[in-house]
Amino acid sequence: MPLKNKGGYSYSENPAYTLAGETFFQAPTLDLSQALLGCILVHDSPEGLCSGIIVETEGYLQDDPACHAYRKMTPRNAPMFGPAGTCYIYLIYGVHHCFNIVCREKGVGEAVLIRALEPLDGVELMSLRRGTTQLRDLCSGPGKLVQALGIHPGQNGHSLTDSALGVLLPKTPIPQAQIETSVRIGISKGADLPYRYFIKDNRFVSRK
DNA sequence: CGTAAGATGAAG
DNA sequence: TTCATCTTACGG
Repeated sequence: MPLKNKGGYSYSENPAYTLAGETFFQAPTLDLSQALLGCILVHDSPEGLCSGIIVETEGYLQDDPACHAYRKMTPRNAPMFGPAGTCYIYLIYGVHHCFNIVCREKGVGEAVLIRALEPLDGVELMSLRRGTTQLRDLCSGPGKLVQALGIHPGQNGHSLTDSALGVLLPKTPIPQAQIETSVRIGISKGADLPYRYFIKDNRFVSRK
């Protein structure tokens, strides 16, 4: 599946990026949460291709009370126990969907929540889906970016290495000094754990 | 079965 | 600050 940017050329042919494979996603969850910052999330949907730079993430570990896979496997969290690079998409508050990337080896229920993107390709389509032209409001929240990219709950359990969704790795990762850490947003359990990561001074991170 | 809480977003 | 909206998980 050729992921193409707005210039019409394939991302895999762009010397600045490589498509992430399963090995990349097998990293320890908190390492991957940081490594994903500066990478590009792409969705080649039927309506058009949209993408954005990942600027904010949160890690969810197996022994972490805020994690959906804390302790045992259920029908909902089952995709979290799949192979690295699996998509875990779930409904939150009955209204929005959140997008996660499953990491580590099969059988371990850990994932990275993608919380915000800096819009790149398909801004016009994303504006249409979001009902706003404010660049800042397109992908600055986990529910917003799912809506903007047109990510569908039917893609729950799909693999990022083999579907319309993919992650592009920059040849030169962002410097560690640009990564900021904080507690996670909107949770009550495990509220003191510093598993949220975002790019310093980036205006596209979610608010609060 | 009944029900409370939830990894949010938008409007007031 | 409030509320929309609904599924999952868990207790009886």
